Amino acid sequence: MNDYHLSSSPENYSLRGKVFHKLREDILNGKYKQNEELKEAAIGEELGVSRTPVREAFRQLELEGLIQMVPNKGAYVTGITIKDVQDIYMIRSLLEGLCAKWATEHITEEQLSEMEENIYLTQFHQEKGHMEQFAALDNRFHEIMYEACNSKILEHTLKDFHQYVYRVRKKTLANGKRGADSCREHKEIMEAIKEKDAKKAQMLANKHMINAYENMLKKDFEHAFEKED
Amino acid sequence: MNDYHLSSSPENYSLRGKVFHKLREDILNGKYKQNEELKEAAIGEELGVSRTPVREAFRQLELEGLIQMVPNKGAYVTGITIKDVQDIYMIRSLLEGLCAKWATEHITEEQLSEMEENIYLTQFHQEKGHMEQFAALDNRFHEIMYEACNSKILEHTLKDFHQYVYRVRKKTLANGKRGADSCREHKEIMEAIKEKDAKKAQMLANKHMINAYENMLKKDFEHAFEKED
DNA sequence: ATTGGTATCATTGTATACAATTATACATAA
DNA sequence: TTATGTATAATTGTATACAATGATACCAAT
Repeated sequence: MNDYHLSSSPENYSLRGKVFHKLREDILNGKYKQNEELKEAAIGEELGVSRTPVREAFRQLELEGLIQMVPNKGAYVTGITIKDVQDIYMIRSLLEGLCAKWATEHITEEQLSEMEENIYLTQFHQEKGHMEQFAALDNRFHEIMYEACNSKILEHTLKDFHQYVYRVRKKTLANGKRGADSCREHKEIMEAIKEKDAKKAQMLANKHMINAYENMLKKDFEHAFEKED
Repeated sequence: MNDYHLSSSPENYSLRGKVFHKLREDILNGKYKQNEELKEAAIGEELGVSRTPVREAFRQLELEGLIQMVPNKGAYVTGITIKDVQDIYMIRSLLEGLCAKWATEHITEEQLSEMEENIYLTQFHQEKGHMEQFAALDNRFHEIMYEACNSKILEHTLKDFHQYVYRVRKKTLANGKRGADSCREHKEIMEAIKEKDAKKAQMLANKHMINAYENMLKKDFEHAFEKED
C-alpha cells in the first residue's frame, strides 16, 4: 500500500510492522467485520509468525481505535462508520486550513518544487485516467503540506486522519469530475502559498475539504460501504 | 497520536497498561530527557515486570509519538516541546469550537445538568483557592463537552490532546487571574449551548482556547527569567 | 598512529512455555 | 425443566529462552 508517511519508518522492517499494516488494511477494507473477534494465535498462524508480533500489533491497533481489547477475553474489531468518516472530513477541513496557513509561512524551496512537480504530474495522470498514480500523487500533495507546516503535532494528526479515510478517498477520487476539481483546487492552494497569502491558502484548503466532503455525500459513498458487507 | 481509546479502557488493569501510563507520565513530566535511550530490560526491572509488557507499552508510546524506535537499536525519548504545546493549543482552539457547536446540537438534559453543577462548583472552589478541585472540575467541563458532541472521533482526539497538555494546564490554572477568567468563559459557553446558539458557542469555545494560549505564553515569558531546573 | 578486522558484549526481535482468566459443556439437584 | 456447580478447554497475560543485530574494545598489519 501507499503508506508514504511511514515508508521510512521502522514499521515496515519488522514482523510487528508488517502485521500491524496488514491488519489495519484488512480492517479498513472490511475483511474483518464489525465486532468480529481477532485471535492472536489464528492471525499469527495465518501470517506465519508467532503471537508476540501479533500482540504488539494489536496494542497499536487498539491505540488507533480500530480494535477494542477486553482484558483476558479478546480483541474485537471496531471498524469505522460512515459518521466517523464524515466527522473526520469536518475536522480535517479545519486542520487542513490551519496546515495550509502554517505551510505558507514555513515551506522550503525544495518542498515548493516538489509540490509544483506533484501538481504537474497529477494533472497529467488525471487527464489520462491513470487512477492509481493519480490517487498516489493526490495523497502526496497533502503530505507535502503536512511536512511543510513545520508542526510535528499537526503533521502527525493529519497524517493519521488521512490514512484513516484512505479507502474512501480512493473511491471518491475515481469519480472523474471530482478528480479534475480536486486537481484544480490543489493548484490554487499552491499558488496562494507561493504568493505568501496565508489567509487565502487557509481558506482554499478549508474549502477543498468541504468540497471533498460534499462530493463524498453525493456520490458513491454508500456504495463504498455496502460493497464489502 | 490519535488514539481513540476510552479513558476507562482496560489499559489500567494490565501490567502493560500500567507501564504505558507510567512511562507516558514520566516522559511528559520530564523524568526522561530528550533523546534519552529507554532500555526494555532496565525499565522492566525498575517496575518489577518482564520485558514483554514493557515492549508492548513501547509500541503504544511510539504510536503516540512520545518515543522513537530505531530497529534493533533502541527507543529514544521524543518528549514534548514548548512549540508542541503551543501547536496543540492552536489546534484545540479550532476543534473545541467545532466540539461546542456539535455539543449545542446534541447535548442531553443530563449532560447539561452536570455542566451546570460543574460550573457552580468550579466557581466555588476557584474563589476559595482550592486549586486541586478547581483543576479537576475545569478538566471535567471540557470532557462533558467532548462527550456531548456526539462524535466518537472528535471526542477521542480532544481527550488525547487534553491529556497531553495536562501538566501545562495545571501550572497556568494556578494563576489566580486566569482561573477566574476561565471559569467565566465556561459559563458563557454553557449559556450559549443552553440558548441553542451553536455559532456563538463555537466562537466562545474558540476564544476560550486562544485566551488560555495567550496566558500560557505570558507564563513562559515569566519563566524565561527564572533559573532552569 | 591509523586502519581494518575480529571477538565479545549489549540490546532488540521473535518464539515458546507457563500462569491466569474466561467460556463452555455437562452432570446433578431442586 | 431450570438452576447451579464443576471440570475442561480455549484464550489471553506474562516470563523467559534463544536468535539476530548493532556497538565496543582490542589486536594486528601497515
